[in-house]
Amino acid sequence: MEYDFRQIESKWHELWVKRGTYKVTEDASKPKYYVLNMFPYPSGAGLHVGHPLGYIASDIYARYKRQRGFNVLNPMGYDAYGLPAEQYAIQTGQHPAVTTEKNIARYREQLDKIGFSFDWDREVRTCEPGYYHWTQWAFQKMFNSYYCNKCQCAQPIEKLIEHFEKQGTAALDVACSEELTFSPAEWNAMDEKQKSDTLMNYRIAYQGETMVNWCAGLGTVLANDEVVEGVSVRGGFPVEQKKMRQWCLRVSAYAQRLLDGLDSIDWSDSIKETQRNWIGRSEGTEMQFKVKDSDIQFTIFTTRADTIFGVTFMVLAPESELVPQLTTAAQKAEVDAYVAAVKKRTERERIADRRVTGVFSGSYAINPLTGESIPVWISDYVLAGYGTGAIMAVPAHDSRDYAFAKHFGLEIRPLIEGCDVSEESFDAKEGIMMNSANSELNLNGLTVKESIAATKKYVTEKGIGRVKVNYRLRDAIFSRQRYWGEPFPVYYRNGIPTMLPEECLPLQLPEIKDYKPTESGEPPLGHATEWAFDTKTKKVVSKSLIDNVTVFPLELNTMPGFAGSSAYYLRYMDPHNDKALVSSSADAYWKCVDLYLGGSEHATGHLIYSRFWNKFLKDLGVSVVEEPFAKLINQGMIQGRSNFVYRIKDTNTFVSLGLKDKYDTTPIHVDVNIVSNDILDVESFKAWRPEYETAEFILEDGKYICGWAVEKMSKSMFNVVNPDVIIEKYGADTLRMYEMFLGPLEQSKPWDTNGIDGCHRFIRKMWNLFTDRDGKSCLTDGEASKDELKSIHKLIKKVTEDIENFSFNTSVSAFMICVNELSGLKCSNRAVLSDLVRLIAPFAPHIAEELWEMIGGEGSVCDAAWPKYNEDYLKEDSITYSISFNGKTRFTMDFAADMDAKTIEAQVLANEKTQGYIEGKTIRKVIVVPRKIVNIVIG
RNA sequence: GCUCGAAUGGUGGAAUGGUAGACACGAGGGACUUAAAAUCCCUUGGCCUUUAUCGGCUGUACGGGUUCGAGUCCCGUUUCGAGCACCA
Repeated sequence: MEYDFRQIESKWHELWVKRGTYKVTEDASKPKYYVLNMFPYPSGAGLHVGHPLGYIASDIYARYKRQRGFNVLNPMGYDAYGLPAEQYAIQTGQHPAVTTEKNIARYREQLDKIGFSFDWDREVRTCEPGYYHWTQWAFQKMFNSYYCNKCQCAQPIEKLIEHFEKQGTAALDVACSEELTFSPAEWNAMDEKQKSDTLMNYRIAYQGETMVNWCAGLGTVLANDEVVEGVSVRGGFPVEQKKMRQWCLRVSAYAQRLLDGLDSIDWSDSIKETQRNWIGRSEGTEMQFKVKDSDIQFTIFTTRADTIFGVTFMVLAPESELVPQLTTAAQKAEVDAYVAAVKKRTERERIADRRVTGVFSGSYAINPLTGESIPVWISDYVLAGYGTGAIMAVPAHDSRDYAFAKHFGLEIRPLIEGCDVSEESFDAKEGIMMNSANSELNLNGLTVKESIAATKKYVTEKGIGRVKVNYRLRDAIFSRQRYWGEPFPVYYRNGIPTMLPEECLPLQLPEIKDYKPTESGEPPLGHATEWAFDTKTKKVVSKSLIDNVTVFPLELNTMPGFAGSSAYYLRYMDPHNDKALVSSSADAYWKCVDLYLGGSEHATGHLIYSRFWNKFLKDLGVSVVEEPFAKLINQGMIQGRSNFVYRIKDTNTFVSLGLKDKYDTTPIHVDVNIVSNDILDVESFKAWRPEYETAEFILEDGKYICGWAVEKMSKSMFNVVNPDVIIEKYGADTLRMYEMFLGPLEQSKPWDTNGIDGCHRFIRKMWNLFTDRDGKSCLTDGEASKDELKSIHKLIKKVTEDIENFSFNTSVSAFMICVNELSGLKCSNRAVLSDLVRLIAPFAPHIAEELWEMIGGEGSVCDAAWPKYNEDYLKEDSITYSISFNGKTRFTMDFAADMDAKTIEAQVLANEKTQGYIEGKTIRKVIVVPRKIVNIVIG
């Protein structure tokens, strides 16, 4: 009987649903395994063949683990909030919920065809109130927490208030936006608003006046990872720096834990490195500089404390609050002009045009070690957001300071013996110090490393500085001026942001008619009429009732995309719980994601936020583990393989690839679906677009050959391949096998539909092993032959090892080899073929179920035990050794498999041919490599 | 600029320091067939030799090194990709 994949696949899709094959419940009798894919954003374009790659890989692993006796959680859901749905709403007036719902249905339909073992009862959608309830809940918890540096964990804000009441800021070691100092009396004297403002300095979710990435094109602020080279990742609109009041998350408080945690997880080195770069830990020294003829002193941060004797000027960031304090009357006009000019420049302009600019403040600082007066400058090469926003400039040993000094004619004082600073600075942290001594500290003759240590010690003891660790990691801006996101569960009591009572969660996103930002510059939620909070009835009411006594306005911002995706892995453990994010029993059972699959583009976004969020929940006692994703695999992108036709300029004539150089041609993208093996279907091409109806062709060998290139898979390149089309033609099992066969999982590779025939042939060949021409099962019972056993056990070994190593492409090859061998042997042995079915089940579940049923297997093949291999069957009777002389193979010899190296050596040396090669030469060495080669070194 | 990673036939890609190119596509040839599809078999890195077999040389971006033996390890160069980028 022919292999009828359509009938087989639809039959099993129905049966799987009917039997609830993929339903998972917590089962203490089995070890758990949690497999997770980064959930998709359901875009309107639907899935292309690149999307399911990771899902297929994880599905194979999940099914494999299940067959090995694990209780496997393999859920799927949708990251449903996002900008495209909202922009579509602005254009069409359709509610984002409607389009999102439609897109999800389409995704689901496509996913269902591929035969995943997802437990759809556990589906989550970030835009559903039952889900974002817990996003809002976590935000409130963060609002009501601060980060204690001493115990390295989040603490309830009440504890901090108690500390303020008793001690003020004395003996305080907590994460904060800026170091404040006040006494208990001062704290107690503050009014409610002042207290609220003060606490914002410490809360983990806080409102802060910070420099943000403002994107006028999108009408919203963006997080650092949403901006690349001064333009927005989405849309490519210019982004400028602006000081705005925004909700922020104090991710920076967790910088050290985020860094340390990397050592305990099984992620690729490259992605760990990316995160380490992003966190950017830098160990250095903070030093106090007094301002000459003034009481003011300020702090700088440096990693090169050793260069303190080479400081010839100081630089402040233009945004620094010290600027107005240090600017002298004489310099004021010039400084104001400079600061204004800097403000006008966008981030993009600053990056594109790195000229040296700056202005003298008029003030001088005193070098705390030498007492020297040093001029204080202002320049935009110093960033306000890093360190203290002020630096000591050592032009001899820092290239940026050097460029500045050269430009403004400032002194350059070398400190390292033998360095030449006439052309460029000497930045390397090596060499012997010179010119570095005062009456108490003498660095001359020490190495740079020794000097850094000595200076640190000296300034700490003298009280003019301290050792400090800085991080590049900034707090995450957490509010967006958009509609389609989680509303903040916050109302404003006379300007004081106040959390909604917990029982009022979830605060549902209101319906509005107009999704555009309001004219007053308010977010779209400004259009909502029912958007005020009545503290008496604890209900959301109409804005017209706002009296600022009992009814107050609600927050208009919404949360960013990463809010909903930061803890979704916990929700899958217990998705219907309306009492908690996750029950402690479910959490205690599933613990963490054992295997997480997704693209590496989330390295500095989702994967940082999610780790941060989990650490916070751990501090709260909700999550039971420090790291949420024990093992991470970043699947590569599937790229498109575009095809081109070549139009001769100013004609409607197209010339085949091999002949195109004879003409002046323009390459034009052509739909890959009307090209096969790079040969154009000329008739389909004519029908493709009206302007090609009259097209003429210059062929070679009667064919039109297209050119090709690997590009991103996208509509505009006409290289998008839809999985539905592949499944219609070859079936889901073939698609699954082929996606794995394409190449290593973590590597990016182009999709080329041409190769799929090989996988389809393999599946048919396997089918034919089980059935005769009449479609009857032709299995035989009894002993399997030695060759059959050898073939199948080789496969068991290979596939088991490959799956454990996520090397799915080589297992597909192994299947092909084995099925070819078994076909050659005309194998019909039930035991051997039963092993084969169980091995193929994770890869091609539909045909495996069908064949499992055919051979009389019990239950679903999903639960059929994974076969074990027996080393004895793999043993050979004899092994062929290559005999080499000085590394060059000359001939081969066969030896019994159990023969020891000494005997082999003796026999090889005694051999006639060997004698011929070594005649007249001395044998220096004989190397016998077990089961491989005998190398005889002669000379 | 700094930090990672990669480079193997016409193509996708295999190779615990041990016969490079498994497996698949494509291509060429053949069998079956009225024909086509499907299926099966043979050849397929390059060069040389041979009627053919047998055989020889060369070959994993480039130049060195370690080793009996290197695609694999070490040093340098080139190219491509990724991350960070006035982070003091």
